Amino acid sequence: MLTNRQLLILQVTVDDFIETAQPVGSRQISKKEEVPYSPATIRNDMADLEDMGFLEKTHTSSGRVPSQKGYRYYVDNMLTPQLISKDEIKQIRSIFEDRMVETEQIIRKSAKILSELTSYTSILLGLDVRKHRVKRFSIVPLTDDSAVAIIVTDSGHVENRVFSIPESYTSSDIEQMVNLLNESLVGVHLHELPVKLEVVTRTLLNQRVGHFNELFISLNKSMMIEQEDKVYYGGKMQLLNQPEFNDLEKARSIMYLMDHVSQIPSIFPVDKKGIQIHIGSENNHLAMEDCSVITASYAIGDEQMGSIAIIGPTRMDYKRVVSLLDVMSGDLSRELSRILLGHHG
Amino acid sequence: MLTNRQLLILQVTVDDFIETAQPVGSRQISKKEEVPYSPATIRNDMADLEDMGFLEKTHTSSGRVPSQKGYRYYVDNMLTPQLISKDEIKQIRSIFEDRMVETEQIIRKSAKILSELTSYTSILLGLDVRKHRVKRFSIVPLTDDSAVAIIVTDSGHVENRVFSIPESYTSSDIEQMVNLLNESLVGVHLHELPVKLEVVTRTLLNQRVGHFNELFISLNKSMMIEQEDKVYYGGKMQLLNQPEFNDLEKARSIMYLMDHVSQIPSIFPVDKKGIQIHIGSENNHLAMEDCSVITASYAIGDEQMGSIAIIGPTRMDYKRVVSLLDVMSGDLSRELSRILLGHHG
DNA sequence: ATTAGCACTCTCAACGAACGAGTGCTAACA
DNA sequence: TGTTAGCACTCGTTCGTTGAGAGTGCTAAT
Repeated sequence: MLTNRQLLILQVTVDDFIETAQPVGSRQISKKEEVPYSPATIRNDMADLEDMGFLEKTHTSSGRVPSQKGYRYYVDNMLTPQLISKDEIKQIRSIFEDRMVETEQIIRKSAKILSELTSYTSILLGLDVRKHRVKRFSIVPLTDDSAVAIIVTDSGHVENRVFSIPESYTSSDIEQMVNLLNESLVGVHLHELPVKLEVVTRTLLNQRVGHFNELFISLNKSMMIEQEDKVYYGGKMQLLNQPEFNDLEKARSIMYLMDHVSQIPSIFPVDKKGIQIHIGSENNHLAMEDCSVITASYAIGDEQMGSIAIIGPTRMDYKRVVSLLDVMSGDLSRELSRILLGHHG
Repeated sequence: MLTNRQLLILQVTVDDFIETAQPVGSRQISKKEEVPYSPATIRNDMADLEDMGFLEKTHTSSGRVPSQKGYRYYVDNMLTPQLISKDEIKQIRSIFEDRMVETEQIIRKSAKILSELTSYTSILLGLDVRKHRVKRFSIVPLTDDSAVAIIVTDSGHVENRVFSIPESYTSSDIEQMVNLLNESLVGVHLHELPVKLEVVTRTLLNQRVGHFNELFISLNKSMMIEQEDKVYYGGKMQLLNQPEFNDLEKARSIMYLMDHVSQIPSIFPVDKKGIQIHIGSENNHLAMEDCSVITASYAIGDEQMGSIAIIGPTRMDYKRVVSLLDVMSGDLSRELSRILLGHHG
């Protein structure tokens, strides 16, 4: 379909625009070493590329800019992985240096470093808690009428809730309750916990252990509270540094989106494996017209556990970001597996 | 010092500028009902107010704008508390509706609502964890060589760390260890925990319980990790909606500040009681020249536990923000006390 | 097939005039 | 004596104009 020269010109155009954020003209391209053609020749090919929809002009007599289709083609056919420098790898590895740390903290730190290395905004979707299984229940009384319920999952995650203890329950009652819970609920997925809790409550009532009724109801209530997806952003305001968001309106609408769309999955696909690139309107969101999102997933053991993504202008440095995400998701998977499953690398 | 009329004019000027963000002229003031003077009279007084340093002109023939000194005077002498509507009170109370919830979640939600009600950015300094005391230790084994250490504090806060278990420790070893910990560390302030842990380790070694040596060291390490102050922002990008930050450079430097100054206390005083107002350069930070920060503290029982603050342009609606913070800090104190201490309101 | 040359188009920055908002001052007024 | 009306003046803002510069498309030459 495209001649070799056209391919070359498209690639150089995209690369140059990614670097400079300025429309690129034929003269500018012809000056590059790897392009041995005169401006006129290049003009012809650029005109063709424009006809085919890969390039656009911002106005009749300006240089050209890659269209969304252009980026797509570039990403699908011309993406050569970029070497990540030792120094950068080192930075990434530094996340895991403090070995004894909460997974949440690791994820937070990853988001930060990722945004610093790319100078774009990063989004990390935390471990999907609901996939974890209950490992141990425990309850710690705080005052006469309140206590903390703690659930440790097999992945080392700890959920806790304060709940109120109806009057007239003694500490031995609570001990009994903890035993009951551990007997019947260990191994249950966190997302089915509310239902199972309900069932357990019922069952116990039928067995005339009715004494615990109120206590269970109170606990039940506190566990009902829905677990939102935990989303960590890194370098939200990095977007402000991109020239395409000098237009305050655009900046605002994206910031607004990030702050209010708790339904991030609508923006980027969590479930798919590997690296995904969504360009401009492929994100299905008006405010994201000028943004691209690159997503990678990480896994613990064999199970997909979360996603990491970079959001930047469509003119983002795809090569670099893809390579970085690749390294990062690999490291995250490996380290989280090591920490949580005790695998040794 | 100031005549009544000058007072009136200063007040009206500040109020008007807070509302419109436009320099206010004499004509505009004279049109207000509460000001029965002609533009000429007002001009004279405004010139005087300018001489005294309460007002400034942006250029020779524009209306006037309050100076920092002007705001200070306004805040010190003219601040009449504003009524918070029932609807808004309701919104604030809604934070505490789900009674069985983590304190962290309450604080997060508070930050969000506060920024929505004020349309400025809110900063909540979370409970100062280090002031809490250990209520209960527990350890849950995860794999052969890792476990979660859990500390519940008297305030219902739960800290947890994954740490590695050196080979050859059995689960009964761990049980013993938990007992030892609970015997010796309950009641200790969280901030002295690392030191005390060290001491306990030493003591045990002297008593030739050396068997636990490695285990303690591993646990120790995991507890060493420093606890940063937890800072929650609400509506960071609200600042972008303020006309004074149409200048992207300003917006950027403030955003940068918020993202990188983990040492927030340098910006606003955590320890002081009551409501504090810091205007412009009083914040001692270049990027905050055009911002004011209003701080209130909340307490659990009798102990200062954290702060809530609003950061907005110097041209912020002081009346409203002060009133809102007043309500909010009161409610927070009351509810947190209720939840954590079991006080009944 | 490629390139040089040239007329054409469009943006952008600079300049200046017209306009309007607001002031300071003076003189009139109660 | 305190207040107000009137008026000249200042400055920022807006809007059209103009000239320079960058880049194109097309045609003719290589």
